[in-house]
Amino acid sequence: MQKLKRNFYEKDSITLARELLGKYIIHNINGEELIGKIVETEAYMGPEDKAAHSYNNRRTPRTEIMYGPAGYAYIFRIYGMYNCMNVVAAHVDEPQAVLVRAIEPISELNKISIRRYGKAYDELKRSQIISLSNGPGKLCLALGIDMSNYGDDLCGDRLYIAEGNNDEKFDIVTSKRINIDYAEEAIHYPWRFYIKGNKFVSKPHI
DNA sequence: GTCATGATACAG
DNA sequence: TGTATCATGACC
Repeated sequence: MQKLKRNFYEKDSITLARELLGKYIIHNINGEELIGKIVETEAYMGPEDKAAHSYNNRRTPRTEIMYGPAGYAYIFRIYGMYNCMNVVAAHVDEPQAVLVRAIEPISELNKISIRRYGKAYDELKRSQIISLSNGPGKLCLALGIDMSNYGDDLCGDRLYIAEGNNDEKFDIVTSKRINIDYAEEAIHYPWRFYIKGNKFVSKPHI
């Protein structure tokens, strides 16, 4: 599978968010190669975007990675319990990122199932299969992504993104972003994207 | 639908 | 020292 090169990430986060749909996230951990297809993303445009952690050029240890070059993993902890994975976009000193909101499990389904539920994939109910990775916190649990992945080079060999199946065609749905009620005028920006009809999308009706 | 959970950031 | 958050699971 063809790993995406640095220049793929060197664009604004809105464009990158659309182009990441259908791509594969691969995480090599403890000899397991866990793979998921990206089916839902959100763009965070940085200093001018009130929903972004880097709004007004806020620069802290948490946001620091977004100020570097594109193609690195920005992982943050949310509500004290869950991790979310973002892809750093744009260029140095342009702190933009794409939040990966949902994936479809592709490979090592049994390993993914055991990470989420502690039992085999073929023992799961239908509702549990969908819930494996239909949200930003869930997909990190499913693929074993945590704060130790903060700053991982997505052009590297541990946590990276590759071309998916380019024969698969899909329609892209656009909507408002999820759970950013604090973001004033930015609440309404149409910067969430997902693959139409994919059952792993977190909120398919918005 | 409601609610508890808790690391991080920030205001004061 | 208090308050809010790019979420989820367990409840009703």
